[in-house]
Amino acid sequence: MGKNTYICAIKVLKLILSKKTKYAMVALARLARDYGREPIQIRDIAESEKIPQRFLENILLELRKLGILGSKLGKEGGYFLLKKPSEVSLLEIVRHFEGTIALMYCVSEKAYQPCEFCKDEATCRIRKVFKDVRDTTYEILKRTSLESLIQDQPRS
Amino acid sequence: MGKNTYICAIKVLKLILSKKTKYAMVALARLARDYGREPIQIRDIAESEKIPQRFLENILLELRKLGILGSKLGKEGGYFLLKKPSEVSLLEIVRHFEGTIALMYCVSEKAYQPCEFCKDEATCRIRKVFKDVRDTTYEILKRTSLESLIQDQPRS
DNA sequence: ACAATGTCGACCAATTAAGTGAACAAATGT
DNA sequence: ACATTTGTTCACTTAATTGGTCGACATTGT
Repeated sequence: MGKNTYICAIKVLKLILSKKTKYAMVALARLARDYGREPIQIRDIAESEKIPQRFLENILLELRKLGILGSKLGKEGGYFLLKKPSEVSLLEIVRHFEGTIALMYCVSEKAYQPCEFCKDEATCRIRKVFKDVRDTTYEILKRTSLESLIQDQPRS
Repeated sequence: MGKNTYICAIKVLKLILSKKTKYAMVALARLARDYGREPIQIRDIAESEKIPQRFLENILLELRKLGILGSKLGKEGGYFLLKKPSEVSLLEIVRHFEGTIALMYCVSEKAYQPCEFCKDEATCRIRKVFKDVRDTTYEILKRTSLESLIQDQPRS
């Protein structure tokens, strides 16, 4: 068997969002659905959304440090949304967990680095294409809030 | 020093295109500029576009197997575009080297996999957002050909 | 024959993704 | 005071990918 032999294996693709980002979005949608109520425990979210609990702990912790979630220790403790669901956009979630939404550093706002190829970024055609892609992605994610994720969704 | 100590290190971000994809686009733009002429040698491209030569060999080989490039062995050999620059879109390049342009498997055409979370993909709100992102990315990359990359560009 | 060129397969180092585990800290009910 | 529940932190693991490099081989023109 060669080293590149795959048996029913799934190739992980680079552009695909990490599971961390997806878990974060799913967990936040759940917390948005219960916005204004009692804190929800990690175990609850892990079970109902099918997210590995220990992994989810890390993710919720990051979201708390980001200022999106609050937590309460002890019995009846748990996590809850600090901001209103309409005030949390997918843009900030994806950007935090992926670092940037751009496909090239030279069109990133958050992780900009000068291009290694082109002499002049202002006229570079490749850059212009991926700037367009970034800008439309930005607009779509910016206008999508947690609230718009939970409209007309069943309670669970 | 802890294991996670970074000194002036650059974090590699997942959504960023791989260097392979970028090198492929740059090399193809170069070959498009010289479309209809003699084959161009790997070394030439590597030097003028500043791409590691051994790495570029792999990339050009892949593009040949894809049917975009042709090659000629022996003295005066090299690579050349098989298709017209206007007939090669960035979409097929990115898709080949990244596997897909989608950010989630459930909205990918080339690498579709059912969603692990939602009960109904047709109504899933998260999916809808990333389907929008994919579709606009698709349109932009589809309409961008090698020809549009080299218009008004200096010869070297 | 020989030199220039592409072809192919194997190999490598560094990094990341996706978790797991264990010990600790804080709040609460009794 | 104490046990229990819950969150917090840091270190660790395993498998895979990225970004190359290397050496031998095949083909072509002169």
